[in-house]
Amino acid sequence: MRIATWNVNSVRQRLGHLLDFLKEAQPDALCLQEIKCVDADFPRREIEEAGWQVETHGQKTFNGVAILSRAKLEDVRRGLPGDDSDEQARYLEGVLPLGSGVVRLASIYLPNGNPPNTEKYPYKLGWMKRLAAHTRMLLAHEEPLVLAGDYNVIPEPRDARDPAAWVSDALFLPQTRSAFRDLINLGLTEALRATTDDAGLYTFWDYQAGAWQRNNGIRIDHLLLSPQAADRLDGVQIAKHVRGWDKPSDHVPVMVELRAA
DNA sequence: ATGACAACAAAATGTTGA
Repeated sequence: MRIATWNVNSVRQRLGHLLDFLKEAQPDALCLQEIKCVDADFPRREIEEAGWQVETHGQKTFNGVAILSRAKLEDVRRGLPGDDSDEQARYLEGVLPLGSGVVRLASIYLPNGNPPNTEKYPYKLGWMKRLAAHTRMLLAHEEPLVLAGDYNVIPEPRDARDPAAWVSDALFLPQTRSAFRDLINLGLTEALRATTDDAGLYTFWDYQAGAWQRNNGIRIDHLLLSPQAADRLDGVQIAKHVRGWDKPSDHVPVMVELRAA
């Protein structure tokens, strides 16, 4: 089973790329972030005609997540629990068949948190705490679980071309990295780091200053696996070439392959 | 400290992102 995640930076702007990527990669499920539209404006028909089912958790203008899947997504949860006053659409979860069992899958758009001296940063850290609390509950099911998305976290210096440029940034501050480790330490496996120690593997290149041309990237899109999912891990791919397409998203898709057995 | 791009809402610039 192939599960992918991609921050598309507006699904309506990226519909052509999205259909091209689905056709090329043939994922069983694709988690989307930053769809930047309400549910009613999601280009559902075009995607369904291509053979994928659609669940959305949208929001006007900003944020918004979705899950596209070959099989119907069951037991759908919209929104991250733990704060009823949080109106930002950043979390969507559901269950898909995997072999004779199931996999639980979440599409995550973790807050950016910049600038750190504003209320945006405590919101990010609070959101990470809520994600950890919810994850602890999900892990108790002892089933395959994949938390996929744009975490807005650079885990380590090797995950940035120029780590010094990020030391005061909400994506790389010690507290951010510590909260990310706290999440991993619940018992999750970061898929890419389970397969390679290589530096220079990025998932985001800024639109500005020729970041793509200079390969000035960062790795902030991650798939975190429960033990039962990690046991099935068969490979991880970053679809780097997608950043070279015409009018691309600033993020590229990341995919994991899970054995069904 | 700032923001060269890009997207959005809107009608000119301002906000947000990473």
